Amino acid sequence: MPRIGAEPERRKALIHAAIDVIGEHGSLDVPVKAIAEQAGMSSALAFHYFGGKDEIIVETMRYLLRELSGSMIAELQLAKTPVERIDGVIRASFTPGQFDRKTIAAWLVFYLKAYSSPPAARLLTIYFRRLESNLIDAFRQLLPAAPDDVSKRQAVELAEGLGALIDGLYIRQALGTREPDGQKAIDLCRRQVDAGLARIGVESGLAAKIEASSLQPSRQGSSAAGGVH
Amino acid sequence: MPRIGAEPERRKALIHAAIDVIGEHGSLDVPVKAIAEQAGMSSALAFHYFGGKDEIIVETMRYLLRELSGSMIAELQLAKTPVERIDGVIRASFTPGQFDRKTIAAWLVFYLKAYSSPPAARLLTIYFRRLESNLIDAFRQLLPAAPDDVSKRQAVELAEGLGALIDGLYIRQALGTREPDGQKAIDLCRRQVDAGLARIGVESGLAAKIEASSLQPSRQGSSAAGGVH
Amino acid sequence: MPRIGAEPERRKALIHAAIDVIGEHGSLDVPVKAIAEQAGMSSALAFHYFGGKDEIIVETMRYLLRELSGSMIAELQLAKTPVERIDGVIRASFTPGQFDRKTIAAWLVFYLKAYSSPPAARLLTIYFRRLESNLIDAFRQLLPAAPDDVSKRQAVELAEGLGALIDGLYIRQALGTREPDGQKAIDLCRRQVDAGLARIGVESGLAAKIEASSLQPSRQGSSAAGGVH
Amino acid sequence: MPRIGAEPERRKALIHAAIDVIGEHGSLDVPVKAIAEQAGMSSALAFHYFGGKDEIIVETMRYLLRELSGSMIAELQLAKTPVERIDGVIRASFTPGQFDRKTIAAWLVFYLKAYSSPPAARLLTIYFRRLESNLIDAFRQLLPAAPDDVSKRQAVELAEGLGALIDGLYIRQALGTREPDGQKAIDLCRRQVDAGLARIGVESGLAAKIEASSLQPSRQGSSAAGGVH
DNA sequence: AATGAATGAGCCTTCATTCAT
DNA sequence: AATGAATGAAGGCTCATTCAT
Repeated sequence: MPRIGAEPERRKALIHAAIDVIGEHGSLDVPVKAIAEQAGMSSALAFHYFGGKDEIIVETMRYLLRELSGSMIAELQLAKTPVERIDGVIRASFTPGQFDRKTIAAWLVFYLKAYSSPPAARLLTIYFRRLESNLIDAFRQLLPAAPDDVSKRQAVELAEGLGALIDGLYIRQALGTREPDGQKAIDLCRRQVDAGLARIGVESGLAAKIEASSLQPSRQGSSAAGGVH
Repeated sequence: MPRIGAEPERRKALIHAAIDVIGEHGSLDVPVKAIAEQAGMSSALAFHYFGGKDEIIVETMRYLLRELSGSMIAELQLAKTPVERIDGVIRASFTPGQFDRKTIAAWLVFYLKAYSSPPAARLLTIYFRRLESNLIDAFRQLLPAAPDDVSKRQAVELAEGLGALIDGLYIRQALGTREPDGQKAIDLCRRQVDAGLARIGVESGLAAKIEASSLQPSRQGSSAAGGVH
Repeated sequence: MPRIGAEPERRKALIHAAIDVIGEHGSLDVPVKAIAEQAGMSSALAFHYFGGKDEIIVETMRYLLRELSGSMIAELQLAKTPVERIDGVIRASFTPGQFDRKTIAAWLVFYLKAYSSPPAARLLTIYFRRLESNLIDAFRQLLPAAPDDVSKRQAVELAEGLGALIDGLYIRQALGTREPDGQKAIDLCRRQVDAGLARIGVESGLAAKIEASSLQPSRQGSSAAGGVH
Repeated sequence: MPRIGAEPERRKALIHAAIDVIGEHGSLDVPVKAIAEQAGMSSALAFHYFGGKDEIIVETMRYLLRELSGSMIAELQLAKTPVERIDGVIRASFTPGQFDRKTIAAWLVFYLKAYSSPPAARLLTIYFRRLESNLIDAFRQLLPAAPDDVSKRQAVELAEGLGALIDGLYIRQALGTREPDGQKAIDLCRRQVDAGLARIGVESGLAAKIEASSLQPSRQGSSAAGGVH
């Protein structure tokens, strides 16, 4: 059974197992043994590779952030206009791979971890700061001419609103037992952005995308992203 | 030391201590001893009054729901128009007493608890269902004439958007170390509702409230309510 | 509810409750609170009257010994012949009041307690020594003339055999769920004594009593003792 | 320190330690820690191997039953006549390995456990039923021709008498502090069986064995078996 | 007389972690 | 590389006992 040179796979397996088990249980209060078993190895080996439970958790967190960053970057690179960049952030947030029950629960768990763990807070802060500055920047380009501090404030408000909405859509999944519906979440975000921009006289054109997506079956993973591009 | 008739105070003290300690720690994985100490008693007494850790937690959850329900009901009773009802829900959500770091963290912890605990999920679901039906109802009265299913759908979308935004604003507090700013959150919600309604041709008049509140120092507890009424 | 001057009744109630609860549970590992509740009072009061759990237990033990001694003495006073004295011991051992499931279990529990508690051992030893000397004496009077040490040895053997048999019949009740049958136990003992004496050429006449008792319904408490006298 | 393949020895050590500690203390109310220490390991390891205190206790009980069964079967296989089978049961019951203070106390503790624990009761019942049917069968073969139900009843009575006597001899050990004398117990049983059989006209020949054993020093383990074979 | 209030001590159990193999 | 063996520390919970009322 012991394959040699398997360290990277072992680590990856453990991280995925950690997401599963933590997500399933809705807390970090999970035996390392449970994670190791889910990954098909002994807990001693998990310690061998990571050094401790904290490290497993931090690495898992890093992994989730990296994954989400990856989706985000990919979307942003394809985007040509500010609206497309905003829409990219929205779509990346609800990519099927990240928007399933267990992963969402793991996210929330890490969010909470940040309450009592400064390092965890730092990791999340860095990530969200980058995300937010991206959004602020995009919104700003869309706003009509105005004194700098005014348009800055408006852009921040819009970005904060969108960011909070995304987070809220994540947490809301905690209450349902069914698998979350990414497409519905995307549309909701688009609608809010569209409304927010319209309020200050900017036509986003996102309404068209919503309608396009509604014509498709709202099944995850297939149509959603595809139908949009 | 043993006073008589102490049970109610002791229970209340333990519940408040539980919110504190759980909120501080960002998880339910907290020694009962820590809660009891925070409440100024031995852990044995906590067990005496509650029977077990689970009961402490469930009662604490119930307490938070009751408190929030209370604020909500109070606001709704004062509201005369649909817009005021929506605004009441918003204001109640960010009432100073509930929107402080520890209470917020406790809320999120319970949200997560619902992931693995059906009873917890049930409690939350009941509460949120009631909240949402209130919002849906209010939005519906604001919508222009339209076939029933269309206006129903629109109202649901608006209610979901607002609900998610509120939750998102809660969770976002996890990242900052400063005390959350309820007024800012209220304004953000109002702005979104205003924009969302405007989008479908309804003028909410919430903008006026935002401006009114902005003129006041955004101190919690003083201006907020005052500026609104 | 608090009647005054009730100390003796309270103590008696606690002792009976202790027999019940200890017998029911088959061990001394029983909360004082359970005993007190069974006796209809708070555990604090039990401590007030007895000073501690150990005292409750010792007093309960003493009570059982006293009860059994009482039956024994009553039987022995009625006995005119050595055989009747032996038979009295047998009958007293299986008097309905002492030979019910809970009391038996309590007895065994105390027997075991003697393993680790010298005071308990002392109490039991005193009692059994007296019982045994009574039996030895009776047997000795029945034995035919023989050198002192021979007849002494034989009497001791017979007494030990009967004593062990009685104890064995007690413990055997532990396995059945039905209420123990005192009459059957009495007959078994009589039969053994009769056989043991016959072996050394003494006719006890106990066989007649066995037959007499067999003609009666072997119901506890009614016929058994009555039919014999 | 961790040797590999240690599980069987550890389990065995724990079971023996359990007999010791439970026997010493005369109750099941014994810290697992005490058992584990007696077995030379931490309590955590005891839990690791047995899963819980209950399992330790049940396994210990099973072990005692197995041991006693073993002695019994060995004796019965050597026996050629009914009298030898009866004597085998007697001798097996007082085999030195089983008839020492601690083991006896452990036995009684389990007897009591059966009072409140149906599974424990089941284990004991199965064992004793088998033992008794063996005795009944042997006695029956010794009885003179008689109507079936009469000889059946007589055999049952003799078997019950012997069974109860054995149990009684066990429990009587609780009162003395010295090590129990197996040979004396064996002789007492033999004498009773001999007398009981003689009563109904059957000569057992056990008297000869008693005398043979009396000539030997009544040391445990030496004479007993020797004088018999 | 009687009880609820209150706690320290102890037990069962789990778990992160280390180590020898 | 991989694991079973092993344990210290900690947490939930119970209970005997004391005390103020």
